[in-house]
Amino acid sequence: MATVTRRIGAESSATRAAMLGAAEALMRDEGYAAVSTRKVATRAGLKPSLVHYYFPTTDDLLIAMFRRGADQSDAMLEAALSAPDPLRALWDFFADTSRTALTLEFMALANHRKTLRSFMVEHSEQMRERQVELLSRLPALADSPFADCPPAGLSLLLAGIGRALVMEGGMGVVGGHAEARAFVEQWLERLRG
Amino acid sequence: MATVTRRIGAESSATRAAMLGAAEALMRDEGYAAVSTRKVATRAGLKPSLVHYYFPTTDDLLIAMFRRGADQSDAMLEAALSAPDPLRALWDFFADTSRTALTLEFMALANHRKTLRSFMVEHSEQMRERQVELLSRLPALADSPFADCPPAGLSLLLAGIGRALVMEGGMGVVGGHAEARAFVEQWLERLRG
Amino acid sequence: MATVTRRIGAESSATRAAMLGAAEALMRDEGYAAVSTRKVATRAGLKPSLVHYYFPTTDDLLIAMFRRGADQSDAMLEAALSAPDPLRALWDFFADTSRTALTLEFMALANHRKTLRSFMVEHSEQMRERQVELLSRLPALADSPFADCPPAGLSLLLAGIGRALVMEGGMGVVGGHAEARAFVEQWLERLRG
Amino acid sequence: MATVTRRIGAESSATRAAMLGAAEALMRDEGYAAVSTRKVATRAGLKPSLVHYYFPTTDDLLIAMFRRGADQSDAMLEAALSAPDPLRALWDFFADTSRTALTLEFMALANHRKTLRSFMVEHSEQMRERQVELLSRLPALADSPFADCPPAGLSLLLAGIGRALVMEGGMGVVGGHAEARAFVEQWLERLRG
DNA sequence: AATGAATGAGATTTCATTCAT
DNA sequence: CATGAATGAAATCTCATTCAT
Repeated sequence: MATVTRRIGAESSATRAAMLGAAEALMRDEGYAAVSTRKVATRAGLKPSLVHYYFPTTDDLLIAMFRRGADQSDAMLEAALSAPDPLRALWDFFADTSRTALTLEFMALANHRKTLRSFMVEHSEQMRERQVELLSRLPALADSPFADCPPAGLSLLLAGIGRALVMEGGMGVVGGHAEARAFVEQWLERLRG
Repeated sequence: MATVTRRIGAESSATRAAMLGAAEALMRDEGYAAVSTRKVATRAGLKPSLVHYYFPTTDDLLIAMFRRGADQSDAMLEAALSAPDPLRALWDFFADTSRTALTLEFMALANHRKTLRSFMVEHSEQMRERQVELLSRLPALADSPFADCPPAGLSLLLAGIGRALVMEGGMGVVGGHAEARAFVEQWLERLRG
Repeated sequence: MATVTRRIGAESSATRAAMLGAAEALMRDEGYAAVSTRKVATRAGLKPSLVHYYFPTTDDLLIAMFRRGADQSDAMLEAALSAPDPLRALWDFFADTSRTALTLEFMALANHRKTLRSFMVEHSEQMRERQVELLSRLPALADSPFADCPPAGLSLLLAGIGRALVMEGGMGVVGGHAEARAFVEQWLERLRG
Repeated sequence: MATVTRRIGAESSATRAAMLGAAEALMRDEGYAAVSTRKVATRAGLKPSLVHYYFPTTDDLLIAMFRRGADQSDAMLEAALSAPDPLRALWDFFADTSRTALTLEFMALANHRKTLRSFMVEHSEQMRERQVELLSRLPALADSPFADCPPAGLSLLLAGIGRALVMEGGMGVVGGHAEARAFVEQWLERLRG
């Protein structure tokens, strides 16, 4: 720890954290296209030049943002793995509004930011594998209609349904939401180990 | 309906169609932030001023783009309603790759384009209602594990799963895809009828 | 003439001419690196945006500058061809301070502006050919010590000596200038046809 | 001479040499405008701050670069003075490609770097004087058509012709080059002492 | 119905320089 | 010796929009 080489904008820097926080808030509130040097600086109460000092290119900033979010997701997933009711914890993870809105923005961004896309794909695959571990440990699934679906497929189903609820909900679409949510809750209850 | 205001640049104009086509290609290839007066004009081989002539503001252009896509989706959905196997037709609609990249961009856009968002919400709700009609007509569902889930909820589930397959697939994520797809296919087969 | 398609920033535009004039003055006074949107606009009393309207990229501006200068050079060379004493006219052309300072800047620029370089090479070759025509018509050369040197070589010698006088003179170097100039003048006198 | 002020970053420093080398490579490859603190540091694998430590201002760096190049030129010229065929050695010096790209950049730079310009003028005058010494020792010149031209003038002629060959050659201009070169070679041969 | 001209704003990036340690 | 942090300025380019014709 003492001999770590200090790089520009060390992870520990409070300034750096402020920028990432501001960038995240901007992306959440106004969409990915709003993450610009100027706006990030203004929101963080800093000078635009300083943002470029820490993140020379916009790609650098976006990748750092993604990494920070990915770390948070990883931590939540790890917590779910050792939770008393892992399936519910996983579902809560998928249905979490705060992270999923950002995920959507990053997915839209991935279309035209190659470096970012490769990070995202790699992380998605890793998360899916971790979810497979979680789902494989649930004996109750064997007696359910989902017995036919391997854990990896189940992970995708839950992710898709959760994302749909969050994305549509964020926009203001309500039709079918209560019903879908109740249906999932019902199965979570039945499958509780 | 009879009092429709005549707008500049009639819907039938070939020039107008060329612009919308160019804008759609741009959004698909480079993301929503690339849909600008200049780029649309360049891509369509027209002058930037002409784009403003047809679409005074960027919002006007985006709304027209959304409307055109929505009309296509509506047509596909209507076709599904009278298809021999409506459930499969609905699923094919959800799993269709051609529209999904654009849908994602529009969802990201909706974050900071209020007028666009209201159009999108309204259209989503209308589509869900039409899907409810479709799903309500399927007696086979009563014997399935989805009997507990009202049609509106089922519509959301299928939409979410389909979107997840297309969105992740478009990025290059593959884990769990074959499994999830097989699981859905299996149920489509069982519920045919 | 009447049916010429008007392009952005038609050659006839006074605004365009003002920009090119300002850019030329800047390059002469402060070097090629001083030719920037802002400085050109300020010097011409116009807005920076307008410069980009006429010359979308800096390369476009530099190429237009070069073309204008090349046209002037061409005209001067044509005049020399029909001058009473063509050799002296050619030498005056080479020793002309106003053009040669710019030529130097463009040569330095050519190092890292590929498109510009190809224009310059092509133009240089054309000018040399025209000078060969001029020099081939001088019978007096046959009796001189330069009889051994073909016209193309002579063109290069004169160009190099003229450029050296102008370049060094512009910087403030004086050693050998009077002597070299006198030597050339002496031969011009002797070779006068 | 005995009271030379000790400056930061001794001339002998390897770090300093690395910076000057990087700066020279940059100027050669991308033009004088590319010689910036950052780029020099990056190219030398050092931190930008360190460049400022050694060369407080950009002028300091450019002057050091010029001095280093001037020292090399001086050494070449001294070698020519004691060469078996001094005239040919002088010509080889003028026609040497390695230094000329940089010379051109420095000449363009001199336009707006006053301190640099005075260094360059002083050095040019010194070099010309040294060349005069060399040329004064050649008795063969007396029988040539260049007898009328004092050594200082001859120095300028040769310098200009050599520079023209190198500069144009570097750009890709070829017309007249073989002819001019052959003509000079012929005279070098005739005047060989 | 169409277009050229003009403009203010802002995005991205690079820069030289200063300062504290 | 050496470096990280910070900053104001400027360069390049793109944009939406307005206006006059």
